[in-house]
Parts: sequence; structure tokens; C-alpha cells
Amino acid sequence: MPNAIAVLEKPLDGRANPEKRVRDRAGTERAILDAAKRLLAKEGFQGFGINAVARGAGCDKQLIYRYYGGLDGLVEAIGADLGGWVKERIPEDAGGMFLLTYGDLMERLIVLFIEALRDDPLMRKIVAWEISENTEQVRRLSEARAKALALWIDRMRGSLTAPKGVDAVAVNAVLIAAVQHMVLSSATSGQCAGLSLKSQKDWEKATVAVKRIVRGIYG
Amino acid sequence: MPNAIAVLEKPLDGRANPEKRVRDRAGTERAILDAAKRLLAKEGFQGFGINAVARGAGCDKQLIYRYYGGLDGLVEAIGADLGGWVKERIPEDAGGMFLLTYGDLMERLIVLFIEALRDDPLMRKIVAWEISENTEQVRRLSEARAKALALWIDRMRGSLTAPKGVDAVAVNAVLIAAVQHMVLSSATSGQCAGLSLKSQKDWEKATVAVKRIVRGIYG
DNA sequence: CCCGATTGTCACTGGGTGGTGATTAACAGG
DNA sequence: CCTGTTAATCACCACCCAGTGACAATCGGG
Repeated sequence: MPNAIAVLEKPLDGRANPEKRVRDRAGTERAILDAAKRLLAKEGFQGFGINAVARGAGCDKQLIYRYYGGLDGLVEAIGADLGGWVKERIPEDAGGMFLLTYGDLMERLIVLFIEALRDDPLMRKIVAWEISENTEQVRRLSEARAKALALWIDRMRGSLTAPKGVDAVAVNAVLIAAVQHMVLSSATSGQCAGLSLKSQKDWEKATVAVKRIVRGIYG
Repeated sequence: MPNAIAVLEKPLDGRANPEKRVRDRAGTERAILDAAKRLLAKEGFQGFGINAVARGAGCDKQLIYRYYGGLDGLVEAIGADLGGWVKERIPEDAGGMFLLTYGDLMERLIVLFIEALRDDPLMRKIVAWEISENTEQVRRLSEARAKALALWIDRMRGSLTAPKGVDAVAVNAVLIAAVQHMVLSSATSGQCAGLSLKSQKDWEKATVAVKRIVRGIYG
């Protein structure tokens, strides 16, 4: 098992050069937040604790208590950061496509969502955390994620609306659930329900299946 | 005064079953396995450890090492038990329905799967474990689960085959992923992707959506 | 200059964990 | 009745964790 500490550790021994980051509170806060995100993305919510974060940030855990009020505050800070996720990782336009129908929109949206989630370990770990625990910490994080997601969808949706007679909320929830589970399962075991999800080719097959489902519903 | 005997016969801690279990190896083994399953179902893979299981079984953890060779062996024993899951919880026939088409079959299958997973905490926790960790323990458990599931599906499938031109493996993987994620998300947070999943009515809406998706693909 | 406030480090407590060797209690065969 | 075997417990180890109080170092204002 790869040790979280070894991965994150800097050239330690604070005695040798303790002048790297002296009395720079803003810098230290950033280092802590970065370490927390890095640790969470790499190791997941298990092993995510004060000591590990402090070690990763190369500072004393006391500072985490002082600057963030403990793990809870730190998680909240991560949540606040999550708002910027959309801007960084997901295009705001449709990529030059013309989205004529609601089906076009959903197909494009789902594919983008698959790709975005597939190469964002932090998001994946958060999703995994969501379905494993229900603490106040997770709830906040989850909320921030949902908010960012909703914002992004709204931005793309424009004036398109779902066809009548279809419970779009329910159907879309099913689709999102499917994507999230497949990406998570793939990230941990490389497959999902008997379908291999390792190579890019595997994912293309999966994507085709999802597209087909979307078209089967929305035409 | 035979104080020692009196002490031993008393259910001195919170053991669930106060039946006297003196020098009853088979009984102790059963108690351990039961406690493990109960604990895993209730608390999930976090907090699932030697000490907790021993406490739940009302015996010394040493016995777990002796009889099961540690946690790994215990998990394996749980996996072996999982084979009986199908027989207990899922009907072997279609419930008096006539499954004329592959679409009929899949619709029925998915609905049964939703219901079965919804009221089996242990299975849910195992699924959650699967997408959160990738240790040898989990891999074994996961394998046992997949095997039991495949067996059950085969038993119902009969001679029906998917329509040509549809990648049934991929599509079904998407469907199963969706169901698993929705049930898990519901169990922890009572909703999934903005869709409330608390009441039975909520679940009926979700089920309708899933059925619609199935029919959209398989007709 | 001094002194208070801020930044950072250290050392410690109390509790939980996995794991192991030594010990006791009940039984069964001779 | 004694004795060896098995079931079960106890005592202990080293480690990791969260949390806290005390201390050292640095800066900045008066």
C-alpha cells in the first residue's frame, strides 16, 4: 500500500532550511488547503485526517486548528474552492455544436460529464465519499458539488426544455447516477458490472451505450 | 463459593445472544460471522475491524485470528455466505409473468434488482466498499457478489437474447450502475442528483424512469 | 528601544487499533 | 483420579490518531 505521507512529503527536516516559509500566513493557509485537496484526491476520505494533512503541508497540525478551525473548516474551504471547478474543467459552450433538441443537449452534457469526472480524482473521491458517509462534512461538500454542477448545466441548457410526458428530473438522475457509478467503479477496479472499463476503447463503448439510452428517451 | 462460574454464565457485556456458549466452537464461529455481517451492514467498511467484530460477537479477538485467520479470512467467509443471498431474497421465477421479449426480461430484472438491493444493507455496504477501495478483501467480496448476481440472471434469462445491433453488455452495465448508485445515494442522503428518494412514491417515479429507459432501448 | 501580537513548533495526554504470547477454564480419554 | 488437549480470555506491545497547553521565534507599533 502506497503511503500517503511518502507521496506528499517534501524534503523534510525543518532544521536544515526553516526559512522557506517564515511567518507567511497566507502562504501557509494555501499550503494546507493544497495538501488537503491533494491528499483527498489521492487517498480518499479514508486516511484523511489532521495529521496526514499537516504532514503533507509541511507544517504543524496546530495551524490547521488555528486557521481553519479543524478538519470541518478545512473541508468547508475545499467545498468553497469547488465552485471554481466548472470554470477550469468544463467548457462553457457546446464546443461549436448546434444543440437543436433537448436530446442533443443531454447527449452532449452526459459525455462532457463523463470526461470531466474521469480525469478529476478529487471529484471522484468526493462522490465516493457522498455515498459512503452522511456526516455534516460530506453534506457540505456534496452541496457545493451539486451547486457547481447545476450552475454548469443551467449555463448550457439555454432555453431548451424536455419533451412533454417525460419525467426529465428522474431520467436525468438515473443517467447521472449511472455515469458516476461507472466512473467510480472504473477508477477502482477497472470494470463495472462485467463491462471492462480500462482502455479508451472500452470507454467509447460505454459512451455509445449511454448515448443510445439518451436517444432512446429523448429522441 | 463458585463465583467464577456465575460470572462466566452471565451475559456480562452487550452480547446480543446471552445463550451460554461455553466451549462451543461451532457456535462461536457462527457468532463471529454473524457479528461481522451485522457490523458491516450497519456501520459499513469504516470501523469494520478486528476489535469491533470481537466486541460485537462478545468474544475475544484472538478467536477471530484462530478460527478465521484474521479479517481477510472473515471477509472471505462472508463472501462464501453471499452465495445464499440469491436463494433467500430474489424469486427464481418471474412472478407469474410471461416474459416474451428481452425487454420484458430486463424490465423485470431491473425492478427486482432495485427492490432486492434496497432492503439489503449488507449488499449496499459491499457495493459502496467496492467503489471506495480496491484491496484483496474487497476484490474477493466483489467477486462473490458478481457470481451470485450472474447466477440469478442466468436463471431468469432462459433462452431470451438481446436484439441485434445493441451492445447489451454495455447497456446493462449502465443500467446496473445507475440502480446501484441511486440505491446507495438514497440510503445515505435520501436523494440522488436532485431527485428525492425517500418515500415509496419517490421510488416509483425512479422505477418508472428506469423502465422507460429499458423500453427506449429494448422496445 | 521595548512589548504585545502573530506565526510556528514541540511535547504531551487519552484513547483507539491491529497483533501476539502467556494464562486460565472446561472437557475427554486413559 | 490424573493428564493432555482444546476453547477462551487476559495482558501487553507498538503504533497512529485527535486535540491541547506551553513555548520559541519573529514581526510591528508605540
